[in-house]
Amino acid sequence: MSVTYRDVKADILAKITQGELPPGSAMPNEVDLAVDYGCARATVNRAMRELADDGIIERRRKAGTRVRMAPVRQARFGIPLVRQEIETLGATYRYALVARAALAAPDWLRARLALEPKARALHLTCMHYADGMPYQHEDRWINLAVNPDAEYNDFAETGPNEWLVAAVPFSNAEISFQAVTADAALAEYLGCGTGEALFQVERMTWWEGRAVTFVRLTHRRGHRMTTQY
Amino acid sequence: MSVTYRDVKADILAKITQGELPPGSAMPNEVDLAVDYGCARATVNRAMRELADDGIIERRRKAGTRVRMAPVRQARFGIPLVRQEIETLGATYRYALVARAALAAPDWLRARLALEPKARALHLTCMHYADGMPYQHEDRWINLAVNPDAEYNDFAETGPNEWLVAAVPFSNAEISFQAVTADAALAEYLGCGTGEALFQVERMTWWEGRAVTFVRLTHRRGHRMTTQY
DNA sequence: CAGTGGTCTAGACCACCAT
DNA sequence: TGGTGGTCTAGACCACTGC
Repeated sequence: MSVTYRDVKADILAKITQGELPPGSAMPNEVDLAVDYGCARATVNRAMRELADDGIIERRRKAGTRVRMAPVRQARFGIPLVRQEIETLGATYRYALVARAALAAPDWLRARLALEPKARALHLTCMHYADGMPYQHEDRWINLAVNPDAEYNDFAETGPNEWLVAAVPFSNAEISFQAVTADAALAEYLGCGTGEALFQVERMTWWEGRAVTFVRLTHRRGHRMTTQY
Repeated sequence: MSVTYRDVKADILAKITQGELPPGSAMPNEVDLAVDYGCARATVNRAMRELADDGIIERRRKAGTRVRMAPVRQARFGIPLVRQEIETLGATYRYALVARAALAAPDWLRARLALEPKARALHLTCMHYADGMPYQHEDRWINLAVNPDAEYNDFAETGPNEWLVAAVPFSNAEISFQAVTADAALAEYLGCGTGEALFQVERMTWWEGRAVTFVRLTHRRGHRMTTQY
């Protein structure tokens, strides 16, 4: 069996975690490493490229490769559909449409999504339940200029997120997390007290430079978002 | 100029975003694509592999490659050091140690970090200020069995996070986000009202299977964590 | 079983950039 | 300007897995 890029990557990573290659230290060049490991340079290259992508090492032409002083700590989060999220918990998912209205986009939304004046938008309010208990409150705006079909969908059975995923092939997005205080309305929807701290996700989605949708997802009391890295 | 893997990746991605390759559709195999694009199979392979890593397409031996039905939505978050985070904002950073005590690890911590009975830990409480205003409250526990040197550091000038980054070469971690309600102590430290909603990050760090540290970072009122993807 | 992706190789050219 | 990483090529073998 020949030496794989996984072997090389694991070995180098071990040398780093065990302090044999301390932060800031320079590493041999690819040609030398290839000789050491008895493999092709391309194999070393792939191992090193992945370590660089992972933020463990830093590479620069001519300057060579060094172990990062402070590893770039980054984490990947999956952004699940609510339905999947709930069903993964082993709970039964239920969706409910609370309100639906097509109207002129309010000023704050126009500003936030860079919509043209007089843009029309579809405003939806929905609830997602896990085993009958409130799980997530969804407050969504859909840009009707980009998604005219949305106006002919009543969203009574299926949530707008699932519809959008199917309708918009691929898109860029900005996501942000914050803590908010439950106002009277949210407290009632989510079955908690007014003033409770709730975890909220906001997401803006774009398709070929044009705003598709803006959504504010407020989770039930005590919700946590977790990941490993 | 030859065809680069970036060219191939961009072209395929364009075909997907423009609906030419709709979700769920099968794509040609690598050999055919290489002929189409007039490049080597390895070039196509790298383009496709990156698209798969990005969650755009799905690849299986023998079954071939298809555009994902629902793109795997995932986001990468940078986990910055507080100092960097604040200085990036253009503000002046200040650190203050509030409390420091070496003691037997409390039961909940032993359970959470899987520490041995009678494990000792260093408990630190710190504050981080941006332009003199409270920015983040840090409540940290360091496992003295793994980091005995920590006991001889008074952490008066430098925060434990910066020390740990330098002392522990590399590590695995679990991170979680949630919203919490400010109790009297937090409210006072962060200069907000009792009962306010605050954004909190918890992180557990491991080195070679052993717990290194547990930290609870509570941000000032209104803090947002944002990323693009 | 046979088609597809996963990976390695040996060699080559080139862009970048520290010195 | 020379060393280093970035990438492409053409060919090869193999692991996986749907048929």
